Amino acid sequence: MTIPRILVVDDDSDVLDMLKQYLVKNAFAVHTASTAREVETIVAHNRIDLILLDVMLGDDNGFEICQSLRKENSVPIIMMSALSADHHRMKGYSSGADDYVAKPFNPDLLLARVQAVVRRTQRSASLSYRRETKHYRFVEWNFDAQSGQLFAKDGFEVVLSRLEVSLLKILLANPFIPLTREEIASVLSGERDPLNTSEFTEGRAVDVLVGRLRSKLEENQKNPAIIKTVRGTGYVLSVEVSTSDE
Amino acid sequence: MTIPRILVVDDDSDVLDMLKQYLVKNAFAVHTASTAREVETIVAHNRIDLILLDVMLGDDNGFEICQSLRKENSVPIIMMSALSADHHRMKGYSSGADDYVAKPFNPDLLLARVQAVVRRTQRSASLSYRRETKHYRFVEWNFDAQSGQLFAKDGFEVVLSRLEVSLLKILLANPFIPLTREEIASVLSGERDPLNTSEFTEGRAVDVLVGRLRSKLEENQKNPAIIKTVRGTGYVLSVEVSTSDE
DNA sequence: CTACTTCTGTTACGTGGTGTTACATTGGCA
DNA sequence: TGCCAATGTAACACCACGTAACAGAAGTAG
Repeated sequence: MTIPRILVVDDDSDVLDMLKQYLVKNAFAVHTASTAREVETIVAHNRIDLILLDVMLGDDNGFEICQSLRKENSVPIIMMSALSADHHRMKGYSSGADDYVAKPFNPDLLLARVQAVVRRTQRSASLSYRRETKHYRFVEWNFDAQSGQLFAKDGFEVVLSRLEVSLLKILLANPFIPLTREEIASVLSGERDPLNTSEFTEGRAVDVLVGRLRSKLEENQKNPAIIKTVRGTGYVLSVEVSTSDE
Repeated sequence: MTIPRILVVDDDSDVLDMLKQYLVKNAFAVHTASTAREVETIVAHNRIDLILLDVMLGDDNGFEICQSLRKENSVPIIMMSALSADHHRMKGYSSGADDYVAKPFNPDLLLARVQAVVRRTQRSASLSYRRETKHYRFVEWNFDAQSGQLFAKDGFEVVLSRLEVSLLKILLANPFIPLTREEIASVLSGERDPLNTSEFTEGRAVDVLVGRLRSKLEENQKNPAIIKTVRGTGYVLSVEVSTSDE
């Protein structure tokens, strides 16, 4: 399950801190920035799900930032501004914002709007809240996530290693959603050692792991390519999955 | 790009008419409804891109309509209401609305929000991975967009690369409509990396890609020139296409 | 403790997809 | 016809990815 990543852009550090704390408390991952340049670098190097953008940014003009982001990027943007007149709102929308919130705002209302936008963009992902389900059924397989065993219908069976189980669970929890190597790596390294989420994202461990899992899945069946590669990004599970609690 | 279809739900016929005229004037296709039942039937039988939903619907409760639509459907919903207090807004968002507009509203502002939502959903729709495998039938080919395989009637078969698949899908989605290199490039670069829609419209990548796709299409068949060049503009697919889901 | 097995990260190499470049070809227009 | 811009395309280079092989780490039995 992926935590929504939000970039908050404001040059009032009080508002910035308040928003950050508030959002983090509500289970978002938050980056902050206060200049146009920072925004660009962060957006270029991170996967951001939503940008909260203050229009009044010192020298930089929020509308222009919004427009230039729109040219290159499809990240949803919610504009925040002290300017609440209709023509300001319209300028916000026309420069590419997905929503426009006037300051001062009710934080709970802002949260509701944030969630509406995130929900919209991740609607297909909204099914992926992690359940404590132990059994998955996909294609020809029956997967017991606890023992790490895979049973094929014809009685053939495969045993997966711990990391292979984790990987398969991540994929099964997010069918049809491309996962980056970083996402996979962070979850895996988190499972390995909850406190040390260090990088093992450098090397090609994920690739190798995916390869191993693939070969096990395809060992018996002539399974179609269940795990697909998304070039430049990562991997997707492209199978309908049904989970069953017992 | 297709014309956005909007369903306006209100039981005040004056507002309904006004909105309808106003939206149609701005290049939307508009359905109207004033009861929950009408909404259901229209949504069930039409492709609707956005619903404008008044909360106060005689007997029917707009919030409930919104929630039940949400269960079955992912159509974006903008709520309209005379209730402008924050807790009403939040109720709207939490029942699944994508936006909430208080009456009386500035029609131009509403239009801006409508466009923002449509823009957002079209964006994510074009980026989201489709669950259904689409099969296209055109000329002698049968095209499985998911596996990237093309099957000719005589059993001959070709495998397309990912970008070739994307290109073909774009063309198939817009038969007889000349597409500029920029249009093609923007879609392709979006599919490449949903978050990094950088320009790769500079060079002649599109030309080369079209060439490669052409050669694959013509490899077996003496297919007529399916992809035609529009000099000074771009390319057109000049074939009637039928799509079939399964 | 040691010996053995299994797991997992790294390295290195092969392969294929994709953008660029350079040159050939075509089409339009004077 | 001759010129020029637009397009077709072969060849090249690069980079992402698959994967075999190796080695260290972690576990297990004795």
